[in-house]
Amino acid sequence: MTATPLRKDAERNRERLVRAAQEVFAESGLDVALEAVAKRAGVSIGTLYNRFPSRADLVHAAFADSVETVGRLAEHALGLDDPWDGFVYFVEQVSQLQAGDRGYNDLAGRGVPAATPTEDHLRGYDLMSQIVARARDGGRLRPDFTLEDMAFITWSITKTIEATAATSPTVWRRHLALILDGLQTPAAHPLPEPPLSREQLAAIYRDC
Amino acid sequence: MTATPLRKDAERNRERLVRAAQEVFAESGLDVALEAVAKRAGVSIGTLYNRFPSRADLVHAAFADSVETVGRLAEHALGLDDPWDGFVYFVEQVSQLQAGDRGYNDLAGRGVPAATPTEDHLRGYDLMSQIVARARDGGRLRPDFTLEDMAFITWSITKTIEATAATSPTVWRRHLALILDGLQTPAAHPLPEPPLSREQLAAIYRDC
DNA sequence: AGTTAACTTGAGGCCACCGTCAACTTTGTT
DNA sequence: AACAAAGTTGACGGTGGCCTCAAGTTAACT
Repeated sequence: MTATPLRKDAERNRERLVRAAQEVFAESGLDVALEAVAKRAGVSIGTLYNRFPSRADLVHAAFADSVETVGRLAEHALGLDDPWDGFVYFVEQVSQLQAGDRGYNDLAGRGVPAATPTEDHLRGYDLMSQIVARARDGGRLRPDFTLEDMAFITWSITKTIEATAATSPTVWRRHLALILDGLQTPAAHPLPEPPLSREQLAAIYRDC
Repeated sequence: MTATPLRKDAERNRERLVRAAQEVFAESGLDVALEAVAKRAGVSIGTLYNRFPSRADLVHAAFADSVETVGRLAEHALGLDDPWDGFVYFVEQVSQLQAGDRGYNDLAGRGVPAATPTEDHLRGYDLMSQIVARARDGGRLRPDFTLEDMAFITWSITKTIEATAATSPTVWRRHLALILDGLQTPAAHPLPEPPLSREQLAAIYRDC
């Protein structure tokens, strides 16, 4: 399973590339020219392609940390006493992550270009399920809200951050507050459409 | 003010181009290659640039109808007895417009590339002001909701439509229902951030 | 110190879109 | 019918990003 270990210089270049990618993606989003990443890493474009044959591979490596961070946030959320507070905490923290990293914001809005879901992703999925279920059972999150509906929140915040980051880097908090007010049981009116199925959502994130 | 009238053949080509642009933008969004529009119009790329020196000019011409439609929707909304119903009607109808036209959806999310606001736009702005103010005064729309907050709704729906159009072309209605539940007075909790100012919002839409 | 396999390099071919312009065609006017 | 002005055409040069690969360099093992 594990491939041959990299030569020392190759390993060093790999690390440089990942760090450069993190910086450049954070500043300019997921669609930057890969030349920019290579340049920042002080390495030729050929080396980049050597190490990361596709853009998705690089994205994947660059955001491993973020994925792990989200996992920790989710665990912390589940550790909070109040289920609703946990839910709000999680959504707020992830949004803040998006607000601070244009690349991660893109990622949240589109999914990884061609990802085979990793173990970490599946764990994240599972934890989110729990956060939603617990908040719903606690009674404050409306009973008709599903895990798949979380995508609506993500997309909303993604787009608002995209639009307002330059002008007003904190208004997304106002938007989020408006959203959260619609998710509480006392606010709920019957919904006109069924939620996305798990498969539909997977398909959406699969097709970039 | 009015420029020299176009020659007969030029006028005919202009119309073909506008219709072609409407179709192509609707199918493929605002970023299609302009060659595609010229081809659909049965006209050379040179002619397109002749008539519409910048992409923004073409977009502008292609969506004049839609802008007018929105105006009529707004007036109809104001004609409804219940202020809240009027507000909901307007938001739903505009969303439906977005759902049916990828180009208009893009436009709603970004604004016209480099638009000098036209008379129609200003009128639309004014009517929307009234719709919001009336719904707020009617008591059902939360009192802290401003005209500028409408952008949050637009951005949310824009992104959801973008993501789900291929998979589930009507789920946006579910998302919208969740949003609307957060906008009603009984649901309101204090908001953590002030709204965007009119100038900030203008700046956002100006910079494409 | 020598050998080889691993790694790096960057120029160069490819592609897709942009926007221009000199040569040609059409309109409509006298 | 002849002419000037208006309009059309599409090949062309420019830009920018993608990805490759033959030639050169370096690590690591004997």
